[in-house]
Order: sequence, then structure tokens, then C-alpha cells
Amino acid sequence: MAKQTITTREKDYSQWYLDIVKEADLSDYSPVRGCMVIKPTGYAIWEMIQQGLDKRIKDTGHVNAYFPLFIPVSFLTKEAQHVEGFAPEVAVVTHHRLESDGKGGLVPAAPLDEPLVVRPTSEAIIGDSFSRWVQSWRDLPLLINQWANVVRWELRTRPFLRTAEFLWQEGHTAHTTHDEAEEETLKILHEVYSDFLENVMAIPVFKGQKTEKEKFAGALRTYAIEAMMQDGKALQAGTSHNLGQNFAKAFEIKFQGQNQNEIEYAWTTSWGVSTRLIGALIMAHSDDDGLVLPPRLAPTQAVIVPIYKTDDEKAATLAAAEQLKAAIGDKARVKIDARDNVTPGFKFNEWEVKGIPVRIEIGPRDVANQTVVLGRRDRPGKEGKRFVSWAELPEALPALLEEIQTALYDRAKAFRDAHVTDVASYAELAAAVETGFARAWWAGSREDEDKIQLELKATIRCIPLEADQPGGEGVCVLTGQPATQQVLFARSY
RNA sequence: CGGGAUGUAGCUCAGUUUGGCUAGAGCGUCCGCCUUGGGAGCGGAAGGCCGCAGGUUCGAGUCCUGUCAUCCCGACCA
Repeated sequence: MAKQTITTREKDYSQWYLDIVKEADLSDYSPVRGCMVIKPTGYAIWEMIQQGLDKRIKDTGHVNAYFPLFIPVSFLTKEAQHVEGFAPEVAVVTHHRLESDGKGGLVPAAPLDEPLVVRPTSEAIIGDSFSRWVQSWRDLPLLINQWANVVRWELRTRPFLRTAEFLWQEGHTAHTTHDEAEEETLKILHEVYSDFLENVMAIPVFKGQKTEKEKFAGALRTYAIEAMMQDGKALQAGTSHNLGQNFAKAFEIKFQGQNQNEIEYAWTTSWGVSTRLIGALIMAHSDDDGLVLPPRLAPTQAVIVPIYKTDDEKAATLAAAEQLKAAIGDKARVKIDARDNVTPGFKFNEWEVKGIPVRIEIGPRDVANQTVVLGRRDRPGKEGKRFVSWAELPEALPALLEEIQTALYDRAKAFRDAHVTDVASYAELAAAVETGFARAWWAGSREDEDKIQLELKATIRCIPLEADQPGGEGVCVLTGQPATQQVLFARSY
């Protein structure tokens, strides 16, 4: 039987998460507090996320570029809301040389004329570039994305969910009108973020608008996708901001219009998702046996484990494995685990902990019968095992992978639906956020939100977009006033 | 930034209460044999500035002072 090295979700959800990260070999701690080493297994998942998003970003007309890591501190002060939001957590570079202190140590020696901020996000430095790139209406829209690392000196960190340094993509665009910027903001939310999470990561998301209290520092409006984790808490998985003309005014992004001599400020947007998505992935699908990867995202979709005793059997099973891998070709991403120094049982467990969607076993009996055993990760034990002939495998495997993909999405969706409660009173709201999301009519103020956060540790995650809004009118869950919109409350990561 | 805990082998930890001979275990690693359909077994070996600095003492992993770091919980977190 498997050694239990992973804390169960029921016993300690937070520890379970940390155990999965460790046992699946996704990341390692670093000598610097809050920073993280992303190990090859974890980085391979990030590369899959990058590929899927990069394609969608380019398909919607954007191009990649790269902007500097360092930002003059004065840039950050140009947009008042922005500086207020980020100042508490920026890392600052103040010197550029180390000299010996005479005792074997090194001390910073040469102060910079102007301190440099290590980017916590790039609206400022990109706004500065945009101010020079945009002169005419012909220069718009300007549709840029960058893949980069950013630093936010967080006080409390957790692997992938919140780290001092993290990897992300940030899109930055400039447009001629408010409506065009708004359209861009929503297009990213739907066609890039939501599409990728639901169809590739198999994570159902709520798409909605942030309240004034929760929106991005400096934005006109913020939209987000919110996912539910298995403990019923919310994780903001991606954001898309309509920045209005706030940053254009702060950074002088101006253009001359088509039919007039007047100079206008551009309308800009920004949007991003990060390595936090790996945290979302873990908490959406994994179980007490380890990581569970949705097939479309899995860097390796199936592992062939040969089983043998004698040299002859070894030769026969390995040859069969190679033959089957070749027959599958590019229909699935398959790896052969030919390691000779660990037992099949060890391999089974290792690939299970690492979340590989399908395991293919080939032993002497299978060679004789021209079959393999397929085991699916989302259904542990005998229940998920079945025999398939060699001839059927190249078709059966991709079909099984798609079946698992759908099953994972359906399972996550069913879980989420079962943990969203419509609430009509404060008592019901308080009870609902203990175990999941609460949907409520809302007409409260920002102060009312603060009060609920203080008392219930829950915030308004979003005001769901039309598709999820019932329309009509109701009664505010807190104030009893007439309300025209519903919101989702939850505790969040 | 507040509260709690921990720093001893690559990893997880025991030993510290009550100072005392050459600092231990399990896992992992290396070598050999044997094994392989759900984390095998036996034998052998390597591996330590006991976080760092100072102090008390005949003697410090253990007591005292200081310091650094990490982890967990909370507050904060576009």
C-alpha cells in the first residue's frame, strides 16, 4: 500500500496544499524569504500555460515585447492611486557597487542618484514608452504583451499562490476610444483567460467586475475571473483592467485624431495572469494521493511502465513500449519510464503523485495477449483500470484523455455549483461563506463591504457579468434597500 | 507588521528538561547480492563548524546574552 506522505484535505487543507507542492516536486524553498525555486516538473506546467496563453494572445492580435525590470522611483508617483496601491510592497534598488568591509563581507558602496523600483507591474514603465510610440490615431490600437517576472514584497507568502517574485504575462494596450478599450478588456477576459482556464485547465470560472473597493489601483474598471478551490475559498485567477485615461494622463500618452487637430489622451488597458495559476490548478483538481493534471495541460499525458522479471521479458516489454509509443505518434504526449533501478510499484506511485493523467502498464502477460492496462489518474485503484489491445491504443488513448478532461471539468463544475448558495439574509451570508460562495443582491457602500470583510473575512469577489446575472431587482442582503445587481461573496486567497 | 514554533547528516527528526566518554536513528545516496503486475529485502560504506557570535564552566548540541534565518497562524495584499 502507498505510504501516506500527503496530509489529507480533511485534516489540514493548508498543509495538504504544501504537501502536494513538495511531493509532486513542483517547487523548492529558497534562501530568500518568500521566493521560490520552480523545479523542472513545475516549470513544465508553466511552459504549457505559457504556450496556451501565448497562442490566444497572439490570435487576438497582440505582439510580444520586453520592458526593463527597473523603474525610476519618480515614475511610480505619477498616478496617485497607483502609487498608493503598490508603494507598500515594492523592492527598491539604492546602490550599484559592493566593496569589501575589511572583515570578509561586502557592503553597498555607491548610491544611485535616483533609486530604482523593481517592477511590481509595468504600467508606469510601459506608459512611458507608449507616450513616445503614440503620436497619431494611425498608431492605435497598440497591442503589446510581455512575459516577465515581477516583485512584490509580500509579508505572508505561499508557494505559487503568493510569492515575493513571480512569473506572469502582462498585456498593455492603448486605444482611441473608451468603448474600444472596454471591448479589449472584455475580449481578454473571455477569449483568452476564461477560455484557457475552462477548456485547457478544466477550471470553471466566474467572470465579473470588481467593486470600487477591490479594483486595480489606478483603473477605471477591473474585471476578473474567480475560481473556487476545494475548500470553498475563491482564487482570483486573472484580471483585466480598463484603465480609462488615468495612465495616459499621467504618462502623456496623446495622439492627434483623424478628423480634427485636437490632441486626445489615449485609452489604455492592462491584464495579467501569473504562476498563481499553478496554485489554482492544484487546488481545483488534486486529491489526497497527489497532483491531478488535466490532460490538455499535462506536459506528459501518459507514461508507459514496462514490467518484467527476466532479461527476455525486459527486452520484449521495452520493445512493445517503443512500438506503441511510435504508433501513438503525436496523438498524445507519451513517455516511457525505462528506469531499471526502481520497481513498477514505485513508478506507479510516483506518476500518481505527479498527476500524470494516464498510466500504461505492459507486462509479460500483456505482451502475450497484445494488450496493455490503462489506468486513469482521476479514478484511483481498480475502478480506473481497463485492458486495451495494441491495435486500439492509438485511438483509445486520445479518447480516454478527452474523457478525463471532460470528467475533471464536470467534477469541478459540480463541486462549485454545490457550493454556491443564494442568500437573502446576513445570517445566511455568514453561514454560506464558511463553506463556499454566497450570491446575494447588493446595494451596499464601500464601508458596508469593509464591515463584512471585518466580520466575516469575506469580500465581494465580483459582480458577475450579464450571463450570470438574473436581472430584475431584489433586496440588498445587508441594507435591505432595493438592489439591481447580484454579487458573489467569498473568502479568498 | 503582531503571535507561535523551529534551526543537529542530502531529507525528516531524536538527544537539550537534570552540562560529562568518540553526537544518534529512519529515509535517501554509494557498493554488492537478490528482486520487479501498487512505494521490496539482506549485507557493507560514505556522509556533521549541533544556524552564527559572545559569555559561564574543568567541560557546552545541552545553561546565559545577543544575533541571523526559515516555517506556521493572523493582519495586510491590484
